[in-house]
Amino acid sequence: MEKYLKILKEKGIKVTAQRLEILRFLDTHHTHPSADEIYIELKKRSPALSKTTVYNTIQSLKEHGLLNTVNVDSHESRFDSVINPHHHLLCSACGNVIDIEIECPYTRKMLAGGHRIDEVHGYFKGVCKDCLGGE
Amino acid sequence: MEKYLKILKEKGIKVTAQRLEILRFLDTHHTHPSADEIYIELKKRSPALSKTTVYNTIQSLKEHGLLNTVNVDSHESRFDSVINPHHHLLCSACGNVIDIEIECPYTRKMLAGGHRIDEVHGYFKGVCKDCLGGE
DNA sequence: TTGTCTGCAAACGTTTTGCACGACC
DNA sequence: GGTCGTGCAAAACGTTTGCAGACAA
Repeated sequence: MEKYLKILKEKGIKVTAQRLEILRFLDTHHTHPSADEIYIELKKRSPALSKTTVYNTIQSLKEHGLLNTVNVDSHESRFDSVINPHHHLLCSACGNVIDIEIECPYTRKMLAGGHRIDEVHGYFKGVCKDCLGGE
Repeated sequence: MEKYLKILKEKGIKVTAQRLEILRFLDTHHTHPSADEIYIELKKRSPALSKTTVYNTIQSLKEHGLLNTVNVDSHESRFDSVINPHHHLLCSACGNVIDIEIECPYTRKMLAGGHRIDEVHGYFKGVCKDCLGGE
């Protein structure tokens, strides 16, 4: 937990028990959870937790670059504490979102097109390796 | 309008005035409008139009391959009648979504990773050419 | 005529907001 | 003591659903 305390302090985010818990959950669960999933899970340990706090904390972490929103699902947002650029696969069989670590060669081309690119997002829809294997 | 009537008939979609209007709007406005934007715009000409019909029509067109959903915005869906694979740039200055016509070399690499890819979506966040030019 | 589409109203799920209480500096 | 975070409740927003009447084929 010392690790997350340090992260918050370095970013100048006021430390609270809820923020530590949410940050820890995101760092140890790279399953791209929704706000509700975070809430449900942490509520088990901290029954007083409110969904408002989950949303507030998500926004705070996002503003400080500790969190990204993953737009693979049009009906709820999912969150990802892995902030290095990578892509995602939404599996139509199990519904999970899997990280895809591949190079993205687009940035340079885009600059040539006259636009300025700040973020590159990619996502795929298909069936993940595990589901294809019949597990 | 003859053109859109033909498209609907070819797809076996029952022809109604509302569907013709929505299809025409999407075909002549490649601005990736939200359901609400479509509704607001067409309501000017057809005051009886309901939002339900906009959603119903969007779903019908999507099922028949005449429409894609663009997930660049986590809070509302946007729609695109250009169905050939391409990417999008969400401009943080003007808020517009611009089509980006570039090759996508990912599918083959992904298959090598063991997953099956059905759809490839990509989008960028940045500032479009027009906004960079100071217009 | 028959089945489907439309449009209204209500429901739904996610996210945001208003506000009082409480924690921490 | 003052600022900021929390948590409850209610609202807001996009989207979906139920249903009765209207329309296309």
